[in-house]
Amino acid sequence: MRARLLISSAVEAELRRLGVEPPAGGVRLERPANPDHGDWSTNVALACAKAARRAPMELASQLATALSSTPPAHVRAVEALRPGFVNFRLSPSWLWEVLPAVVADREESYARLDLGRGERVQIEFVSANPTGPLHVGNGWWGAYGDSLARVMERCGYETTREYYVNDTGGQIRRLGESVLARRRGEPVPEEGYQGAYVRELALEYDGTEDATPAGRFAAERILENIKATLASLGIVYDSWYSQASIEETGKVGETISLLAAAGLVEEREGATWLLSTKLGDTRDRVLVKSNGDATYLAGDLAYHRDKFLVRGFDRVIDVFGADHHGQVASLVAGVSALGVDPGRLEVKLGQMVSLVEGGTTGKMSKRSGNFVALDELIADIGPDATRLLSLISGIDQATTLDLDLVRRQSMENPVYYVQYAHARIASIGRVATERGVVRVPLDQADLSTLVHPRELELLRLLDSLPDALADACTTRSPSRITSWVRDLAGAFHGFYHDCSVLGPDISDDLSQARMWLVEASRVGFAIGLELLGVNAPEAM
RNA sequence: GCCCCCGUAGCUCAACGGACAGAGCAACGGACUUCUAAUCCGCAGGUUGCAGGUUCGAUUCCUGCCGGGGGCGCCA
Repeated sequence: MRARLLISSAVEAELRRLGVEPPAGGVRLERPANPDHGDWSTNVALACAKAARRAPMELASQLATALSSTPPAHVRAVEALRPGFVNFRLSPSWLWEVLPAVVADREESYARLDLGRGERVQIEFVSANPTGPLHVGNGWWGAYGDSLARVMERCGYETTREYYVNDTGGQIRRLGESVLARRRGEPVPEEGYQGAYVRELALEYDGTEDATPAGRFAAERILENIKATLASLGIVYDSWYSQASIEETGKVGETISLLAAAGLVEEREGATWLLSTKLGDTRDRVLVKSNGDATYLAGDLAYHRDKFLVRGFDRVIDVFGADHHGQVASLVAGVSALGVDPGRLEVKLGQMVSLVEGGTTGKMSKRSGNFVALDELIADIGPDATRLLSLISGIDQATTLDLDLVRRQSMENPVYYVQYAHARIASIGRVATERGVVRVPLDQADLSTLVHPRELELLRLLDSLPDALADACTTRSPSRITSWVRDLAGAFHGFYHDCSVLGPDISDDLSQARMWLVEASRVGFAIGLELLGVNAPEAM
């Protein structure tokens, strides 16, 4: 990190000396994919050439020549290459500085950033209706929302995890009707819920024949199970927000009045409409039906008004399933009609998760009772595997999960690859203890013995964690962390294979340096796995 | 018809607008008297759906097609 800053400021200074204005964001260094291109590289010559009216390659050569004569710390060679890249070759010493930074800060402080500057952000996710168990897709997006919160917290945001509980309205009544029908021993109604859990709830319910209390009873029970399922994945909410608390108070009416005051409401055909077309929506939306009931949108707008204007969140991130895409435009329109900058609302749409089992694709539907419950998957493959699998691909990527493959706990499942690396670290520690080998203080260790490519690769990866984290945060992509952790695991396995830490042929100095490298790696896994919500086992 | 997401190796997926598109799995061939072989190494696998455009440079950005998924209720 520090070496890179030194280089980029040196490049910037040199650009100025050459009469070229550096880019606004400063000189950015990147790590070339091809190791032949050195340790760090910059494209400033290409980027500035046009504005400076210079030939890119010529500018790059001038930079390289000047920087070669007075190289920044750790820099061994500076080269200009082909279209206009400037490449820097460093001595391994820059990586030896990475190790103390990691082990001194430990998992508490290393790669802890302040991108958010304390901005208060609410992340609302899962929010599945309490009318049945969670399905696998809920778990997928749940892991996303929770890990995003972890990432943003580590980047200096103050986050709140919220679950919006749909504990009122038509679907609760339908749930109640289903329970009552089962209790009478009748088939559930056409629009009812068919799942086996309804039968169990019917056995427990001893209230009246009224659908609403029966539905509330069932929904409460189901919500308890949902909480337990999510908790088993390490997902714990700060707040469970009741839809009834919005809709059964005056909040919906107040919100509609505010919209009306803004001139965005119209009575038409006996219903009350939001003129969302004026705000970029494709059509107007009903707020109050002609029978006097408020629509879901009206409640949702009251809810978002509460988020922004009552509770005062600076930013709200809603994680919805892609099947809720249709409500986004009206939500955004409504929020901006309430006077909230719509840039403060981010809606992440989780693409669908489909399952393959025995070669056939299952269509998930709560009403038909035909879906794979998240609980079943967790019971099959465990919470860690469930979380890691769900965080491999981005939220925009529709995924296909082959249950047969995943159940085998085979190499199909990358969680074992990562956890095994961590278990090996713990194992080295145990053996060291057995043999009475004690780590000397870091400042007495000779880190310059770390020159093996495997060792340097580990250090490079540890150095890149803050970048990966920042990237994961700004793009709202926890899956970047998954990639990083898998890379670290690969690097560690290679190191483990080629570089004995405690072997008889290893000098004391090298052994000590490697023990510190192992410790730094442990810190890296601890941070990465914590962000993903995956356990780091001591043994496997 | 309109809106959103996607199309990359046999499969599942990566790749701040960067250099020769990478991993894992599956296939094939190797490596365990050693800190855990749930590992490592090698080999192979590609016209990044198609056609244009912008750019010094496009898997990435823009337009249009083709294909897949999801939406387009006075349901929630």
